[in-house]
Amino acid sequence: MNKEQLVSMLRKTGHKVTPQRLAICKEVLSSQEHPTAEMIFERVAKQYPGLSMTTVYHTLDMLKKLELVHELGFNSKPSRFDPNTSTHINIICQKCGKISDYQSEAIQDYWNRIVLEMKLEPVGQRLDIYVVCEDCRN
Amino acid sequence: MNKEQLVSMLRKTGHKVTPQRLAICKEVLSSQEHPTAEMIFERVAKQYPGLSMTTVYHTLDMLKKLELVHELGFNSKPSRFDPNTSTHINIICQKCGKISDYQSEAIQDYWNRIVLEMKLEPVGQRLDIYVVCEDCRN
DNA sequence: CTCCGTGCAAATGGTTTGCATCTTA
DNA sequence: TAAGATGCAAACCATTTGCACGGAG
Repeated sequence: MNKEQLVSMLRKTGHKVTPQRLAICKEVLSSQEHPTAEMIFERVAKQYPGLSMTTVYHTLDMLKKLELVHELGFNSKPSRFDPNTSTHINIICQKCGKISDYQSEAIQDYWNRIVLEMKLEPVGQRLDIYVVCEDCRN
Repeated sequence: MNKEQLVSMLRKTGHKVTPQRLAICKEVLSSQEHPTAEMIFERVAKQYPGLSMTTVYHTLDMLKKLELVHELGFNSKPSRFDPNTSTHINIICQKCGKISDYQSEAIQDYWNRIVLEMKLEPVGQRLDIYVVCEDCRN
């Protein structure tokens, strides 16, 4: 999603376009590594020194409601935010916390069959696989 | 797992057998509804009025290390504890929070193929499907 | 000019930790 | 009697909320 699309999406859904909001959205929506709220704050605060965590949380809530990001909650660890809202697997290292996405047609296919077998109407899903990543094994 | 198996498991792994510990383990290991720490506390406290949350948390940590329960963390909601540590899907109602397990050979089979395709050595997994349950639809 | 967004400060709430006492083995 | 478990109180910390000010439309 580019800047114009984002701005029109915000306007269409009745949200004002502020510099902080734009910067936070841009940061999250272009992220690959499933950042925490804190990480987003630190990066955006470089451009906007007055930024507060409150605004980061508010913006993330907005993006969640717009279904543009998913929040992954953990046990006593900060949440991670993921702009990839399609069905995919989160590969999560138990040691360092690194998260990467895994996606393939075969997985989509298998997962669709699982859901079909269950005769449910899912409103969402979360698929985690916990590993010890290569860096952490060495 | 019956009481004798539990006791011998505790002894074998160097843990003392106390009344509170036994009661908490029994409560969690026999649970079906993925209770919170608070729910476990309330139930066991009926038998052991002096019980503290500290002991509940300590015991749950022990059961996690023994791989007898899994903890499901959520966004700003208390964790839920699951004595079913085999590969299964958690069906989670977004409205009321009810969680039930879903398990079938077909799912096991599909999931094994997914993991095989990924060429990973998982140390665990978490499969959630979010729904609005029948009760909440009415 | 009005409404919403921002940011400060304070509150929240589940979970963890320090420490003294008690219990198991 | 030694090692570990319990429970109280306090700490922790990510997140949420109340409120006054400021900026967008």
